[in-house]
Amino acid sequence: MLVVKSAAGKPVLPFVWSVDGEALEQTARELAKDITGHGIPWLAPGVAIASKKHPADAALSVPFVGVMSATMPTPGGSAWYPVDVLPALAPRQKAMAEGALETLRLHMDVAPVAFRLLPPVFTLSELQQAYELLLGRLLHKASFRRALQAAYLAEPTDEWRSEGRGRPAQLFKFSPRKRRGGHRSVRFDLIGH
Amino acid sequence: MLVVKSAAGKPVLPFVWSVDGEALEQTARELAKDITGHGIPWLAPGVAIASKKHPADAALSVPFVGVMSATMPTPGGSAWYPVDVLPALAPRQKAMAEGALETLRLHMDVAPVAFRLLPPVFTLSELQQAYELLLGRLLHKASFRRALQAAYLAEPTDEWRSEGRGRPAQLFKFSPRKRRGGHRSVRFDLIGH
DNA sequence: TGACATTAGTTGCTGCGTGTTACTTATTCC
DNA sequence: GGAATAAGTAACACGCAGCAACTAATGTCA
Repeated sequence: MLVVKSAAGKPVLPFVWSVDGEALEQTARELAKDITGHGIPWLAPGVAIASKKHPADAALSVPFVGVMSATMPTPGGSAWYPVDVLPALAPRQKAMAEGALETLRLHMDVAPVAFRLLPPVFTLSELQQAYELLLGRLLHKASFRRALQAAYLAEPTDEWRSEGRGRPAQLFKFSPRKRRGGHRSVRFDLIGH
Repeated sequence: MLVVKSAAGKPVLPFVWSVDGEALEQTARELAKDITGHGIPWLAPGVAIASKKHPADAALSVPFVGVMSATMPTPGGSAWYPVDVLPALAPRQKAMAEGALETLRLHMDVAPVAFRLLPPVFTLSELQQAYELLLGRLLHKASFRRALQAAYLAEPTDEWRSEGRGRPAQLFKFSPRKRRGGHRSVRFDLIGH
């Protein structure tokens, strides 16, 4: 999760004050681009919150959840955190951070979000770990690969990468080729450990 | 969908103007109770919207989706509409009404929402129709009943109801008895026609 | 150098559950 | 009494998740 520093040096989630009548999603996209320097490949609206204390007494906060590759450089003052080890946030921001993950997991099987977390070329183990991170639970290796292959979502390349110890892994790339007759989606919600 | 009449006589979704800092969900519950006279058995937050024209130029609208039995009497000026035959609403309200159904369908397999649409005692055909309404697609009869039985969600009673022509249907009641070891949820998203 | 640990990747089997088809049962309408 | 209608059930095949066991390729360490 991308966390920036406030003027007082406290860790806060990226935000902007609302501009009356402006489209919310467009505002969120611009905020992301301003901070990271890149467009967001995937974005989903969160659940508005008015309870819990806000540092500047804002009446209402409208969160958005975006996903992008954390391999991109982080501008000054900001840093990527693992979602299970977040820094101390204000109460309302903490609630939004937790809600964001919930929102993300609700939308999981709708879009191939996990690919957005990875560089253009990746190993299947990395892809599986991305899914496990987003889903919040472990997946079965064989089932994961079978389902993935059946959905024609990833395409093998000729390259192999040696990751230190163990057998080198084949590199794959995202290839969402549409199959006529409606390509079968991957039911990751069915695959368990 | 419950639609009320504005002061000008136009059909509008039930709403209240925000009270600064008040908990949003609690506000929604109170609104529902004020209008229908009953508490809402099920409620979910929707996606806030600031775009589209609002009749009184409100900057932001925060929708909630509730579910209750439409067999209850409707107070003066309000009426239940089928979700596929809605009256003419203001642009933003129309967007919210469509978004509400989407939100509802996203949460479908999380909670047994369909039971909340029905009276305490119902036939399996009625329950299946409720699910089909909420999911927006047809379900297979045999598969539906098998999955339902496997989840131990409904319990048969001794009563039977004759609905005009055809064989009388056995009446069931909602019985969410927790089975130790995690009762299997119904995968309605897998059941098709 | 050779045994071991580690990670990637595959394969065959089993069982569960959906989809299909066809059937039985019970009621109303004509 | 027969046709129409709707509820409810049973048998079967197929797809696919879960499991376990396997092969393959690399690094580590004695």
